[in-house]
Amino acid sequence: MTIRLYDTNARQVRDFTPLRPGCVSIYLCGATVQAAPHIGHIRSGLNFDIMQRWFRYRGYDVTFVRNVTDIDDKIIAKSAVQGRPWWAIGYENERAFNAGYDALGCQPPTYEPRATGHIPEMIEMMQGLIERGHAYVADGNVYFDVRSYADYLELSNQELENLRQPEGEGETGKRDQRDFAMWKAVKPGEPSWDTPWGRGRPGWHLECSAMAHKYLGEAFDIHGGGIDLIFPHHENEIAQAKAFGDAFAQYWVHNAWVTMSGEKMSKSLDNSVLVSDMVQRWRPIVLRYYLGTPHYRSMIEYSEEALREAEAAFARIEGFVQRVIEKAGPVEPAAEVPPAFAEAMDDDLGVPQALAILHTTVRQGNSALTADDKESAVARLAEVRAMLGVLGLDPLDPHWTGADRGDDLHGVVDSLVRLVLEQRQSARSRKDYATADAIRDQLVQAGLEIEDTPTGSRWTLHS
RNA sequence: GGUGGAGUGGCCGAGAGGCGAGGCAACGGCCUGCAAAGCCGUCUACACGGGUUCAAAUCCCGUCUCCACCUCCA
Repeated sequence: MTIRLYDTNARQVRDFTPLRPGCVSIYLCGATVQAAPHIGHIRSGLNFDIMQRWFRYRGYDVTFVRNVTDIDDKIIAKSAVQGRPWWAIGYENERAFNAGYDALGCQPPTYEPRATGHIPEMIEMMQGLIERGHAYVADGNVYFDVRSYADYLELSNQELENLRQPEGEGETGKRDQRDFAMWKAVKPGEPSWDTPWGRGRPGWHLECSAMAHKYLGEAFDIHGGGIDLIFPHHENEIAQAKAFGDAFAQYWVHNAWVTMSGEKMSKSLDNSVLVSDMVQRWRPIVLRYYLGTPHYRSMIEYSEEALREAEAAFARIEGFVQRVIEKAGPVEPAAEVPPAFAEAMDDDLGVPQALAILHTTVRQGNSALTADDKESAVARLAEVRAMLGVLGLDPLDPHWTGADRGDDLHGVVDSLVRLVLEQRQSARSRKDYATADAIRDQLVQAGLEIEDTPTGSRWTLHS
């Protein structure tokens, strides 16, 4: 009954104990809106969407904050190249991210704060850190003094001495090259804000410490993000927040990425598959199945073949849902998922094992249909819908019915196809199978799948 | 060099000392006018070499290969 999560900091699975009973607070590092999202970005949102849904199912009151970092080096660089304001570029990409999350059925976070909306909070944090001797000002930059914080690099289990000595561009006056910039002094033509130390703009990392503090308090339950954020981003967030006096995150959860020919999909490697392209080529619910069902800590090697499999596997589930409803009418989701499914989800969000339970239930339901055991089929469907709901994959959920087939055209096509199917049926009854098959072939060519059943023919869209 | 992860059947993908995950594909059967869908069945694997154990994909030692992070990253 206890949810267990792999905590990167502990390097093992731990029982989840919330700070406040019945509540869970989650901070997820969302997008740095420098480019349109690829499927790896959305995978992260998707993994935490499933986490959020599972906590809700388990009765938790979820507070889920996912930030938007709307200022960084690359956004500024793009702004210069394109001759458009930094905020126009950021907002354009932010909308693309939200469209992507929404297309894949991610429930919106409780709040989505933007970095540039929290300059006063950042200044306050820097002031506190300077007073406590953990930060210093040099040439208008504000640096965090990594040697002043003894637990630095605990999350990534590294030694300061093993770190390479980076050379940040324009980051002058550092006491130690590994000190990182919380605030960067203004450069000509760049956006800047007033601070007690002169004009400048936020460095990466500070926004998350400041915003987590503002919205979730000094201590919160779970901090999440991609595995590549462990160092430096999360390590630096921890240093800032804890040196400031916050207890900060109790659990660190990191999702793996999507790879392309074995390599990480990344904006800088230019091997990205954009979400906007993918939703044109695959049904969003199939994409969700594909990206959301492997374990969140496993890499997903992108492949069209695997996507086709996901499509086939999901079609199997959908087919079952449809057949039961045709036979028995609407079926509401069960109040509870099967215990084995719940156990799998409790164990570090074991979606793959949970999915095995779901498929087994589908098979049992199909067997019941074959045996004409309506009652059992309905019971299995209720369970299946409950399980799909937790995964955000219930095809009968309004999110999907609205987006996928709820438009007016479906009714029109349905009447037209029914007309044609009637003709085919009459051909079949006079045993004119050549005509019947010709009609079916034409419908298949038009992109429809035709199935004959004892109670009549059914059509579905074939992708 | 430091830190972390991975290698599972034709393919995808879980599991982590004994009780064959699941899906896709293929093949055989049932059903069907033929299909499709569905059901039943078949194929039963853990990179390599040692070791521990009654028992190892799982633990230990070694080796190989791949990936990631080490101040752009989800």
